[in-house]
Amino acid sequence: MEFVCGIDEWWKGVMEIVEFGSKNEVFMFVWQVAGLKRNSAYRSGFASLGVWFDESETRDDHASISGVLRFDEKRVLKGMERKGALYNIGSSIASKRENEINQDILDLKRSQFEAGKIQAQNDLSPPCEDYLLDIEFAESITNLDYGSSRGLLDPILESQIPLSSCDGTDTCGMPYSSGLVVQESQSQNAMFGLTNSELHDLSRDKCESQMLVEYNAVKFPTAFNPGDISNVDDVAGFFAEAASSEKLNDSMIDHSALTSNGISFMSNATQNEGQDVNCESFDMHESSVVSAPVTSEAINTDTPVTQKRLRKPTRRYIDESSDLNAKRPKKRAEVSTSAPESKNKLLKVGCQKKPRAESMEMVLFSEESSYKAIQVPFASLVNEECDDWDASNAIQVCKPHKEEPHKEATTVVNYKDDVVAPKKLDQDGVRRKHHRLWTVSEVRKLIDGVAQYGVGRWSHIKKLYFSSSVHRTPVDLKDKWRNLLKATYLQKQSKTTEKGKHNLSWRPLPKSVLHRVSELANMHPYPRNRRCKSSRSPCASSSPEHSNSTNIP
DNA sequence: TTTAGGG
DNA sequence: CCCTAAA
Repeated sequence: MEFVCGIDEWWKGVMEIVEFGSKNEVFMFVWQVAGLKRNSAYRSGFASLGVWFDESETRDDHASISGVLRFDEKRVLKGMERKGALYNIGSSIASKRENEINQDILDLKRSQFEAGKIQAQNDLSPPCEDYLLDIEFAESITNLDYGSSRGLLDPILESQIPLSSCDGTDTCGMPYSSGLVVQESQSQNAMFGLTNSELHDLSRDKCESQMLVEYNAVKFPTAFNPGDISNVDDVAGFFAEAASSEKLNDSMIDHSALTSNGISFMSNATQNEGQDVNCESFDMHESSVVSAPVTSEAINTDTPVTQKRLRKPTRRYIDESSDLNAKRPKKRAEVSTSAPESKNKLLKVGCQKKPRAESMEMVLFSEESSYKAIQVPFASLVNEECDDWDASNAIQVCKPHKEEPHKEATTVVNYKDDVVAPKKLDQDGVRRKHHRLWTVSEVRKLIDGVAQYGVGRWSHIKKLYFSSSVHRTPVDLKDKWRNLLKATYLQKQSKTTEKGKHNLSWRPLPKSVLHRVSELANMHPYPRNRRCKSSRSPCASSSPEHSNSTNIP
């Protein structure tokens, strides 16, 4: 989270985050930031599903807030205009003329969004604070099968999309044909030969279904401040407010559907049957962009983009991200814990339900991992019902909700294999839980939990500190704690004994961590000697005599 | 259901 | 991580 906090220009943040992980996360994130930041207007920037709704602060007041609404109306056209320099931010992308204004037109054909919905979950995620605490959103995203989402959001780091037929005329291939067009032009929009404002008019007058938002060197006022989150805990209200305040019809927004913590987007392209439809091809990163090829062919053929998109996540990534699929510790066997296999045709990702607290997970691998350029399928959040869903054309992310085990049966997750680790099958053919290494941050959380609740209250710790980590069960916490104690013990031993040094087979943990464990071990003797369960950290004082390493197995 | 512990 | 007894 700190990640974003320190960023003044939100797109800059995007860049960096993208580089950090996946564009998808970024977008979602930006969206959040925007939403949270601005609780009364979309002014600063609004991005979702790769469609940006931005308004220049300089143009501000009247601007296209309507765009947002129209988006919900499933009509989107977006134009962006910004300083070229911005393209350079945070990446290896080279030259972008600093003072030139680039226009990016995002054109989403209406038809492609006909099925698009902006929906909110009724049962959503945790308060925003949770996002901050457990930034594991990516986990939820990776749950997607993004075979269908190719071109939906091209990871920013991906290489440039062929400009193909974009010759500055309206033959660019797709104004309204499919997907999105991000196009660069100087003072004019090459695609239409119109100025941006003209485009705007055009979009309004003639292409009512579309929206164009002008974008101009918007700066996100200040660093993202978590404190702002509290100001906007109701996204629905946020939307509604904007809608009404702008005197726009609320026709497109299903206010009732909007809930406090999330919005689901579903894009369902109807034109390219059975194809990966690029609802959006969004490339902010490449220096000059571009008209994103909109035809599915364009995307599918030999563009590095495609290849990348199809590539499976790395093993490690899978490890970290498979939570989403993981449900109940014991039942989750069927739903693979592996990352989505890029099965092209399998576009539907089941709607998995998860407890609220786990629904909006963000993972910013900030500590133990560096997942540069790892792509995450863009998540279009979709409601749990997954109804009216054209699996062949859309990607779908179901924002999980309440856990309903039986739903799992209907989950269409069809991950071909567990790339990650062939899981052993026991006699019953039940797969073992995938082994997940504990990250340092997880360990820290565990330690914090123990510090707060004391040893033995694993469920509480789980709820408080691992609410977003589906794969960590209270039992896991317990086991881990046990192992930590062991580790500290062994560490001490290795300090004193030479022999111990040879036993350093465990993963290195920061000394600080081990030290804390050690302290807590003293404060909270391992359950064996534990007494009072009900009070907080009861044993610290009640049975200090146990406080020594002897508790360690 | 949750914990503690053994494997 | 799994399994299970015990609470």
